[in-house]
Amino acid sequence: MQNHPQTDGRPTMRDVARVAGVSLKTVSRVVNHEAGVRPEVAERVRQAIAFLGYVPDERARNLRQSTSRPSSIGFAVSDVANPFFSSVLRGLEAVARSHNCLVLSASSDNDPERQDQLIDIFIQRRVAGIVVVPSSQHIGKLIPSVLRETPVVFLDCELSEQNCDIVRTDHFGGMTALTEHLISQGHRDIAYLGDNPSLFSARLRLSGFHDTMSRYGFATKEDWILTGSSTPSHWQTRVAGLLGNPSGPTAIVSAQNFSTIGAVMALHQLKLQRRVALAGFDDIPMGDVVEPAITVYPQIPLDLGRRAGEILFRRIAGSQEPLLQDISTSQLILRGSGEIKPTH
Amino acid sequence: MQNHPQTDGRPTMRDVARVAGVSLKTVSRVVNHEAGVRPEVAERVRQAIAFLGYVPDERARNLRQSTSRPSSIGFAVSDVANPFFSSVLRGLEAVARSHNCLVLSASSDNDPERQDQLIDIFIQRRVAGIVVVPSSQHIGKLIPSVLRETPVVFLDCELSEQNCDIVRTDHFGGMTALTEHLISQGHRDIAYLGDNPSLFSARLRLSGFHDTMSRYGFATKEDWILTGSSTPSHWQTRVAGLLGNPSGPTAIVSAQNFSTIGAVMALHQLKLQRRVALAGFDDIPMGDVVEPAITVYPQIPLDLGRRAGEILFRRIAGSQEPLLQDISTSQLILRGSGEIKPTH
DNA sequence: CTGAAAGCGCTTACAG
DNA sequence: CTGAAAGCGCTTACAG
Repeated sequence: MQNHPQTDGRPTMRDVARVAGVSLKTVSRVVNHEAGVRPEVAERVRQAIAFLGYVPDERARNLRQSTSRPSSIGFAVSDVANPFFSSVLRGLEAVARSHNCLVLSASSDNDPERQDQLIDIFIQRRVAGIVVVPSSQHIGKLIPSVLRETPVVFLDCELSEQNCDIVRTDHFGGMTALTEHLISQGHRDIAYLGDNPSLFSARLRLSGFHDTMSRYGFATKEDWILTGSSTPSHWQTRVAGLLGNPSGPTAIVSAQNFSTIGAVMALHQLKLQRRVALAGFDDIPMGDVVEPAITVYPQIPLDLGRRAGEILFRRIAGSQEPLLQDISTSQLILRGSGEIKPTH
Repeated sequence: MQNHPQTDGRPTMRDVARVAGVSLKTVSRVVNHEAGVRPEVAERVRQAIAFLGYVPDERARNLRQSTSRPSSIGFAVSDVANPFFSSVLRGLEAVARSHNCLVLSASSDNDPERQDQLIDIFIQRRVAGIVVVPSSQHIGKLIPSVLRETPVVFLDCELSEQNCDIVRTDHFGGMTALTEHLISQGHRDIAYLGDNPSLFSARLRLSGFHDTMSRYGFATKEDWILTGSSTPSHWQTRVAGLLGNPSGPTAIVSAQNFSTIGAVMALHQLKLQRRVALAGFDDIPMGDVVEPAITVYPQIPLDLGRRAGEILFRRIAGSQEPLLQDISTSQLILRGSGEIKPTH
């Protein structure tokens, strides 16, 4: 094929110029809608483009005009298949799109080495910016000497001494709202189910609980603070044990997904689902379908992704605003399980 | 900063060459681990690289060696936040990673125009290949004159006259398995809930049902074939209506998610969850937690993504094997709801 | 309104 | 073992 000298068969701007009988620069003008091309000439160029099926090569374009507009951003996360993170990605995508950017998404499986590798790969590709949900506080390559001018936004991690913007859920405030809600329904004997406090988010949620209880002058029993189980059925067993005691709690506040599901299972198992109140941090699948439906403080991952994207693109555009710690809040969804009144 | 002449502050290979006192080509050799550099020289280059914090520019690299290895693939889908599709993405990512590729993911919201735009953008970036879940059979830009040598794999769509590889779930076989299972439990009065038959997958599932029933010589009543509702609660109403009749079906086969959830709700509402059998196509959230747990034929989106990635990279590598229609099958998960025996 | 030259940061193909 | 030249497909900065 004489018209397509390239190995991959695609015509170049040079081919278009030849067919249209103009210079490279004129083709470039037409492609970029620059003014100052005689209409007839422009038309001739457009015809040549259509005839050859020419599509400009963004890579080449970007190489020369690297200072100008961004084209890709990177998103490094433990697992995009996790619905929470895929919603974050969707929010990011939406913002990227409004800047004519695409998102390179990559999962690290919480492997710090893979995370470092991903950051390197992103830098090699000269992404305009990076959003990262760091694996267990691992900083690794996320340092100024590697990043240089490439902006990074951290998602849902602890504010460290790093100089970076952070977007996260309001763990403390959300748990405060949940606890206050149960208290407002008359409860004071409240059990707490949560993640292992090695996670900063788990610590923030737990302190939201402690703080609220003590602010109201209620005691928190150590036996009623359960942490660290990892499957719904394990949670079910522990919660059933807790509720088996007649002087058990009148309400349960659950700080995460799996413990909420386990609590639902335990309550149904003991037929206590209409006697013991339950309120959970983070919505659960079918949370509005079970009986009674579950009162929750939802996280809004789409919003987290959008916020992260917005600050990222402001940095890309050169914003020198002070480092941001952007906290996404939401509203309790009252569905029934959290509005059960205490029975003893 | 004299060492960093670029606007974005990153040193180039030229800078490294200058600092190390060697030629461009020698730096290139060290960076690419090519043989034939004296160890001391190589060491000097490495020091310069470390000193300057040099990171090679993949874009430039790719421009010259465009014929060689791929660097990105594109994934166009209606919504990456949909857990089904985010799992597909994860499977794709895994395959891409083994080829040192990254995935550009983009959502189209089922907007045919946006899908066309995405294909254009992918082509402009010269992705090595594209995986697309087409919006309602929209072909648009997915045509040879635009695609040229860029391979495309379609996900979960009808085999059209297009020359393309397709990977999809075994809709017909899955529904056949579900129906046969209910029949094997003694049912013959089986109701069917499904998507609108405008979707090819809905048609395939429905014909799996019809085909199986007639193969066993059982009638399918038109009144028991419900299609087209879009929310669980709408399904709940319709299923409750169906079951209100004493001569109703003894079993329900549900062809999709929302109808399965609606059926669960209706069965619980009427306290029939242990009397009427239920089996569903596609797993549902909490499907193993409700009572009784739901028997399903699961789809395995991670597997779909992996298969799509595998054929895509074979095409990228130049495979001329015949067009593939790759059908991902799975096994029934018997959890209880589908093993209820008929009561009349 | 149009174009020739130089350059983006690398690699390829060659020469020494 | 090492390097000078040309080129990837575009844009930038000028000149006419």
